[in-house]
Amino acid sequence: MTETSPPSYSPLYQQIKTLLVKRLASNEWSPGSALPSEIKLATAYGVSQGTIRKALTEMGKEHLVKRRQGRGTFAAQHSQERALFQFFHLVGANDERHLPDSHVISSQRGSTTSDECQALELGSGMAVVRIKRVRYLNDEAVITESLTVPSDVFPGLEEQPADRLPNTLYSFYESEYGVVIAHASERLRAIAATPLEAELLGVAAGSPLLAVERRALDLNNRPVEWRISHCNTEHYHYFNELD
Amino acid sequence: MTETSPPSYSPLYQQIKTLLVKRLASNEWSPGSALPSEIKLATAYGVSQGTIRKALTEMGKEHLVKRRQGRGTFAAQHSQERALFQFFHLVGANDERHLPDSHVISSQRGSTTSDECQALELGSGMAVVRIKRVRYLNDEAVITESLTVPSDVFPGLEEQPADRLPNTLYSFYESEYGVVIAHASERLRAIAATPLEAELLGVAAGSPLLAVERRALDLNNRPVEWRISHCNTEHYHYFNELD
DNA sequence: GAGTGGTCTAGACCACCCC
DNA sequence: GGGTGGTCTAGACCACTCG
Repeated sequence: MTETSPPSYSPLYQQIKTLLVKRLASNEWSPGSALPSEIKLATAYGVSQGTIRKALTEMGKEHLVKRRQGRGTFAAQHSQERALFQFFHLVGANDERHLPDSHVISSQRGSTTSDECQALELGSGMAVVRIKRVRYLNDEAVITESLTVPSDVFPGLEEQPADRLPNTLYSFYESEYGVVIAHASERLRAIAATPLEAELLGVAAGSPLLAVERRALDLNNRPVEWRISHCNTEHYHYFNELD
Repeated sequence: MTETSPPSYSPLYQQIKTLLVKRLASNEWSPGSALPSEIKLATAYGVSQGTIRKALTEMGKEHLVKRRQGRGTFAAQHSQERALFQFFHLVGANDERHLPDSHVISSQRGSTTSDECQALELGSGMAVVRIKRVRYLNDEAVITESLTVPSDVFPGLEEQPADRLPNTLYSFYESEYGVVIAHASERLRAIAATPLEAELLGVAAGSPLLAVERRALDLNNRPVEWRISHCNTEHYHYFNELD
């Protein structure tokens, strides 16, 4: 009787969590709107309130929902605040946080390069949209950024006039395309500024810049954005809390 | 009756957690040894098992203790694995993780510079120990590192022969000095290699390097180490998971 | 088998929000 | 006042570890 079926078990609250995330991903509750109360979910799933609570609490810690005592549980919404604290890690000398202003340089359709295929898990020759921006902190050009998204996820994005693209794109993805950015990972390197970058950022060609490469995933863990930022770290630095 | 005494409340499990962390910090349970079981702690504090559990679970998520089903709850211990996953973020092209080998260049006593005073919250002129190392990944020199610790926290550290200093220092701090590193934060910048660094790392002078500045805190949230690493990111990059 | 932490339940009360 | 999530309790059972 050494019957070992190794993986096939997960606690109830995990199963519930998986179901709830799927319902979020299917846009059943649009960002900012309220989920049913714990009690309603508990009776609907035939489990105790505590089990629902454990699932929702975990989702809250992952920023998939926002829970507020006395109000309810709400589908996560990208806000300035969230962009600032979860995604934007370039801070000033005293670790003070400011969101950059953005100036779009170009926005064009194209087809995937091999790097883009790998980062976005797309086939070769698929249509993508590429956006290039310069970003300013305290009126100083600090970041050149170029990002790529699959065209089928964001149809018509390249036709958006530059002044409609906000500097916090994730709330735009959410409201205009129903795409919710849920997770991201970044890879950092030091590189030398190209002459073009140097001119845009007002530094000498060959100056060291911090290259930040980010892959962002939606609620289905599908990569939906790939961006590379080149940052002048003379007056700003990338902040990371370990643990 | 609009008596508003704003801060003076915290849930029981938080209070318990604070007490337990204090007991950890006082070295009542040395790293690796078992804490009392949930039931014993519950009766000792006169609260329910669930309240103790919530405190311990949070401490587990912060890596202050390690909880293992069927075995017990253990005071956190720095291991190779923890160094690799919690503290060492420089990874290879396929995001594979390896701990570097280290070669100590110098280890000396001195008195604080103003930078060190600020980072370590020390008075000016206090005694510190400075260690300089070169670190290797796959037999390639990739990192030059210089770190500073307060001499009163690590008395006699500068007299340790170089070959006694392991490349994972945190387990050494723990076993030799009873100092447990609990948290750290890092600031990253791109800089140009000095001629000396360039020679050590086998790159051209002026090459871009990734500068990682880390402040590490012990269980009492006292800064006990300040280190600056300069990394050649040609074949490696700094990996960061957002969220 | 005894002891540990992990899950699940049920019920109570509290803090908060809104009507 | 009624509804929400947050805390606290008590007890049951499960999964795991060790002797």
